[in-house]
Amino acid sequence: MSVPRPRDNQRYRTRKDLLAAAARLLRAGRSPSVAEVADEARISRATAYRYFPSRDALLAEAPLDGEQPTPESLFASEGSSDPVARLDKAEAAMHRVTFANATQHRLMLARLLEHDGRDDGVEGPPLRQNRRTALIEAALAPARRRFRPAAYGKLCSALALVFGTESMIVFRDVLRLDPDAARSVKRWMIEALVAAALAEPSGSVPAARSRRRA
Amino acid sequence: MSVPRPRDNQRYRTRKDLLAAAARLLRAGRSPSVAEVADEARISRATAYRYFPSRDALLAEAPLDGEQPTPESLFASEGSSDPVARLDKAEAAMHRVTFANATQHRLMLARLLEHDGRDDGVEGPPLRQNRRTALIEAALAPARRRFRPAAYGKLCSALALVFGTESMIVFRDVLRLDPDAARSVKRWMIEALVAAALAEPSGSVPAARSRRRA
DNA sequence: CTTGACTTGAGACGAAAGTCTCATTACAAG
DNA sequence: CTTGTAATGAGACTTTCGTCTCAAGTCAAG
Repeated sequence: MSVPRPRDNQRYRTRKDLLAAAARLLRAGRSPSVAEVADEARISRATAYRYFPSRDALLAEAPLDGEQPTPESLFASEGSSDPVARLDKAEAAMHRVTFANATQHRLMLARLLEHDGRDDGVEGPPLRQNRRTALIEAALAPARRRFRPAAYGKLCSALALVFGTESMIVFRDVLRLDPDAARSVKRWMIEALVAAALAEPSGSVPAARSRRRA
Repeated sequence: MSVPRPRDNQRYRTRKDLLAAAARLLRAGRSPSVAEVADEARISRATAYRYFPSRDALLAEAPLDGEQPTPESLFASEGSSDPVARLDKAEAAMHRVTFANATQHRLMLARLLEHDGRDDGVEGPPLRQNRRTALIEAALAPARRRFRPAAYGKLCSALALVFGTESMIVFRDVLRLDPDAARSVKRWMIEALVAAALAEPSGSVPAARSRRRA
């Protein structure tokens, strides 16, 4: 695959300029139309549509500010094995990227929601890459033996809700919290959930019934 | 407030017909334009815009299958004042509605996300009706005095994340949990968060440090 | 330089959102 | 029933999306 087609450089530069222009406008807080991005890139609107099938596809691929946190970059030089400290560090990194690119993340999520019903057989790029679970498991790895399996599973699921784009939506759009307040609530949730998971006496208690507190 | 304006019945019926038509089309799996909804309701497009400022506002208010839980319906005959039991009851109701109308909720959220950016200075109707906060506060009301103010605020924010459509997205689309597993994680989160809020000794303890357990 | 294939720009086009105006219809009070 | 007022219908208008065509520009090989 990846046969070198005739005029690759020309197409590469056009595509790059379009994405850079889109990123510039998104960074400025705008939600630009295709015409705006094309103008900003000094490229014809028709050409923009030759490279991206829709406005959403264009904006979704615009490069993000900051770097995407990866388990390696976060925990390479991390001495602590305290799950709360490690989770908090990971969440802080995701928080920064997510809130700095709020508009873009919102649009990406909207695009995914509109056709996730896997109705269309066309599967070019993997639509829903799940970065957060890897991050959470890496943060919990050193302390994993302190959790019962069932508690660990629930904790990971719960943290996946706290970490992603979706929590940004709730805190920002629904509750109208500012980023710092949102960050503070998430930190508090991490503490509470880890504490609960560590305190879990035995796995798989499905109903709220039949639990005995100390 | 609520002064009986001159021709209230007439306006009530048009509004009701518009929402019913929108619900009918949404239930049929369509993502209808304003013109389609207006035609389906046998009402002029201009009139539809007189009642709803945008297509999104119209579709967002279209009635869902099943009944939306309200504080009154949930807690009218509820004897318990245990916050966990009451929150769990409220969450169960929201869970049912949300998962039963998963497709419709996903589309509604997607449409809202597409231009929910607060770039437009217009701040008329919130466009984002926040039902969940009322539900949460009603569930916590009998036990409110047992929480410190700061803990109460964080708890409400955290629960807003657990309750809404967004958690359905994470559990269903990202983590691929089945509805029962999702429900179980949410119940576990409610217990953990309430316990943490009740244990909070004094407001605003930002770091994980300086906490003493009993 | 010439040539042919490929890319680009310009603009027309239809669909839909959203706003506006004006004539017509329907309600409700007298 | 008559009448003033409010609601409605019809349609023009602007903007954006997304598609399409055709002419002009550009690359690279011969």
